[in-house]
Amino acid sequence: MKKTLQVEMKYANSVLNIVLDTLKLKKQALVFVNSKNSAEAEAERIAAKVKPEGEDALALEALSEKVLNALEKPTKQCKRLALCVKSGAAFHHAGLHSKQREIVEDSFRNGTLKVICATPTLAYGLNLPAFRVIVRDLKRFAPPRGMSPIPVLEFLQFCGRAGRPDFNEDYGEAICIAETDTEKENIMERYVDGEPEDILSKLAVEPILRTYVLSLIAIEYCNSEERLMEFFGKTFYAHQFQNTERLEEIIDRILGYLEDWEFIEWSEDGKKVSATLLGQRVSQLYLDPYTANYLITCMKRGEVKMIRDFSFLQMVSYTLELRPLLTVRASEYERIESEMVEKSSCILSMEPTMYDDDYDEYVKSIKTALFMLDWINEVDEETLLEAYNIRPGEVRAKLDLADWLLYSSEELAKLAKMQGLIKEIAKLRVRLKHGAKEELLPLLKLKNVGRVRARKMYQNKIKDLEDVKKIDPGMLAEIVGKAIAIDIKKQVGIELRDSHIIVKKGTRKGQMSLHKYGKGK
DNA sequence: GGACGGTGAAACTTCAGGTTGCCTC
DNA sequence: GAAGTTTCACCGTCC
Repeated sequence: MKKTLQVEMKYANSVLNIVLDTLKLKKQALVFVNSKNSAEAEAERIAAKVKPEGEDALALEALSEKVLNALEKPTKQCKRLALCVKSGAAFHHAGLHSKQREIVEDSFRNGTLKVICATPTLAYGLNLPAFRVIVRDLKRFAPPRGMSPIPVLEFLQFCGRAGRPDFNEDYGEAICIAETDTEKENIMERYVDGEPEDILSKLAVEPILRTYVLSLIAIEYCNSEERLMEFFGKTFYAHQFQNTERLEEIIDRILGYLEDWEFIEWSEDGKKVSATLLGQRVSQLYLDPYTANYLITCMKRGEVKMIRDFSFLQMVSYTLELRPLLTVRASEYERIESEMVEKSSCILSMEPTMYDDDYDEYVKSIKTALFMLDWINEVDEETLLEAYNIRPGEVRAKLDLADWLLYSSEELAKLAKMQGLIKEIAKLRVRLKHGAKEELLPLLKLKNVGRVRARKMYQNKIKDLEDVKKIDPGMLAEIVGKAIAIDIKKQVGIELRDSHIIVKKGTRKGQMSLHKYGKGK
């Protein structure tokens, strides 16, 4: 249903006017934009024009405080979000730390926050409806063509957030922004009255096909090329494109690769195919066989090269799985390149020539690995954001991917009997998970101890589990807090009760000192 | 005369997002 | 290609 809506045009910014109108109606709004920066900037523009009062203001003040201190140390992004939240607006995108994302979502659901400016993250897999949905951007940067219109399906996904049936509201509004009459007509034609795109099969994309071909062989569902073709002939891809010739060609080529990489082997008569032990593991790990082979090749080089933490970090950074990589600015290109030269003796991947298409990606992989190296040397999120322009949420996403690839590398190293590397990778994974230096590894084995508490303990001369056993419970409580102290002691086999540690008011104002009262069994 | 702050134009950057594994000293 | 951010020159104000 199309409807005419009158909104007071107080400012030149249409989004702002519509949002203010929504607030006047005591309703909530979602604003969809095409980039993280835009989401932040739009939320700031709105926040600047809204002044909450009374109870609302108090609740938002508290919320702002919570958002600000969600991380170890507030980043520039945290401060920006906290400032917006004070006015009842927020931004939401994949660069937000998961804790903050959750806070924003929950606060919008319970009505504390009135406006969220978001990238498409919010439209998918998240039930967060609002009275009004404002779709500000209908174009998005998509290389190599530049700005291009978003799919109709995505537009519908946005609009689907309008109206809150769960709250017994049977009405909602979705609004697009057009600057001219022509633009308005185009939007009506393409998005409002238009048909959504057909759904296309992605099966013919090689990395996906490679993975499926190997897995069908590994689980012994297919043991010949005929069986494979029979299987793929029944897929949506074959149904959609009618002829399977192209598919047959690709499968043939893939079987060739898989054999070269020693993931499959043929029977003597060349009719039956089966997965090797290595191939089975690759399939279980859900690895793209291409990546698996790349990792193995790199690690073999590791037997003759110098091994550093950087070696493995760069190895996983240069996989397809980790893309898109951190971008290298013109002003920092030289610096990254010189780091690359300096570290070349410990880099396991093959450096492309400067004229290779992939050279830029390679330089980016160096920067990405440098960021991870900083992380495991306890650089905080604020500094990472400044130095690498990577947001806390993106940090987590990259680290999770790197961990998965390192785990896979470790498993492949086991099968390939590369003993020397296994331990190094395992250590690196723990450091990557916590963002901690090697000296903290013994303490990180404890539950509820991450980089922050481990570092605090280390500074207080508690360096391993023996020290944890020996340390006076009161002292430990002073470092990590009472509850955690009891928990940690329990983990090293010492049972303490709450009454064993008493809190005594210190002499200095605002300071508490804890004293041991008695020792556990 | 110098420190400081506000302003605006030009130069420079950057551009959505998600799934996969597991027991381990 | 467009929006957002950073940089820098310029100007006025205050001490």
